[in-house]
Amino acid sequence: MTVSEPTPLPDRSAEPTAAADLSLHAAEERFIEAMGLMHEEDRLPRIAGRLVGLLILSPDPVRFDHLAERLRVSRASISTNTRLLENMGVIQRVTRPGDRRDYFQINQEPGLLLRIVDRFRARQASAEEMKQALLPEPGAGGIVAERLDWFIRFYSTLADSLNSVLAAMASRDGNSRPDPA
Amino acid sequence: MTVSEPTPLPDRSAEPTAAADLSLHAAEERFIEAMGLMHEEDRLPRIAGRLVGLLILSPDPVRFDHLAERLRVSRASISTNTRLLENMGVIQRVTRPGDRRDYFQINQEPGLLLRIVDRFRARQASAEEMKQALLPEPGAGGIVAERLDWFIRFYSTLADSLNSVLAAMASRDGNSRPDPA
DNA sequence: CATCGTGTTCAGTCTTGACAAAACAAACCG
DNA sequence: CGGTTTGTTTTGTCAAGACTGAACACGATG
Repeated sequence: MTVSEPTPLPDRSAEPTAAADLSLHAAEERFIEAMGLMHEEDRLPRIAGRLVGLLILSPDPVRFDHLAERLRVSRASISTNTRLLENMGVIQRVTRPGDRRDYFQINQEPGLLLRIVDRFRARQASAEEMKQALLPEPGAGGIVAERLDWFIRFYSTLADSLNSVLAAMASRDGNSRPDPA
Repeated sequence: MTVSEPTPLPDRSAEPTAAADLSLHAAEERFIEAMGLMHEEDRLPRIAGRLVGLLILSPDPVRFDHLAERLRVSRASISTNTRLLENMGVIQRVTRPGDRRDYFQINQEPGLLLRIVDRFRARQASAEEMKQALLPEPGAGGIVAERLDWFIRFYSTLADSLNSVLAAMASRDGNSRPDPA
């Protein structure tokens, strides 16, 4: 219960100046909304994206009902979307002994990014299947085959490099998450 | 006018066996539908994706009305979506002297891919803005700053490598498009 | 000029999915 | 037991946008 109750903000106490705090608040708002938009592009509900944004900016786990207040959406939406993100491994639900309420924090997200890799791999695979079906053709090696090759090469290279970026970053900050995946 | 008129298929004449042709046809169908789904993920109309798929598989430019027949959608949809793709630089409208009709062919697509790069850059930028706003804070260097750094680094690295892939592939097959972009 | 061929635009339908309010479930508390 | 707190599920509403048929524009052609 020591956590901020009345303030709608994640209450970083001991703020330097009121002005700085205000602009910070505005920036947070923008960031959160931007995250909402981004995730909408990735076919996730906007609220889920805002949730991610808010949790990125929150050093400590945030209470369920604070999420609803802060984002000004219904508890129903929070419930739905937190569970969605939880299942995707993007956020984590944490509880505290002697506290019935649920808190949420962000996972050092591999979840969202692995999704992207999967999409790329799927595209590569789809083109590869087509290429295979094309093979028995006599005039293979035609422009169609070339295009498919291009497509395949592009997406496989892309997925590979994405993977290696992920790996590099994981090894760099090492071990923050045990990550049961 | 030498191009296939009556057949709904892109009529690669001199097919090896009827069986092979059939499975090829099925594979094409699957590929086209898959492209439809993929592009839907990227917030483009499904028909636009199918269009891309069909044009990838078509060695020669395809007539406007053949597109409608083959995909079994209205001519209105073809009109809308071809123009959309044309504006994005994904396909190209070609005409022939003495022929009133419009034909379409795929561009060795940088268009679609540049879109992805842009999205990544936007995400990076958004996190950078947030990081800036965070700077005047006393307790900067906290976990929030770390997360933002991670985010920034990830997307910038990703966009960079994507760009270099694009460049590599462009130089490899060299010069297929003058590309006024 | 009437008509046809070709592509575009407009107006309406239909689907999809996000979101919220309310009913619900379950754990706790008196 | 009632009543409260906390989160979930269900049900309905609403908006966005894809797609279509029909009207339209406009050049070609007899």
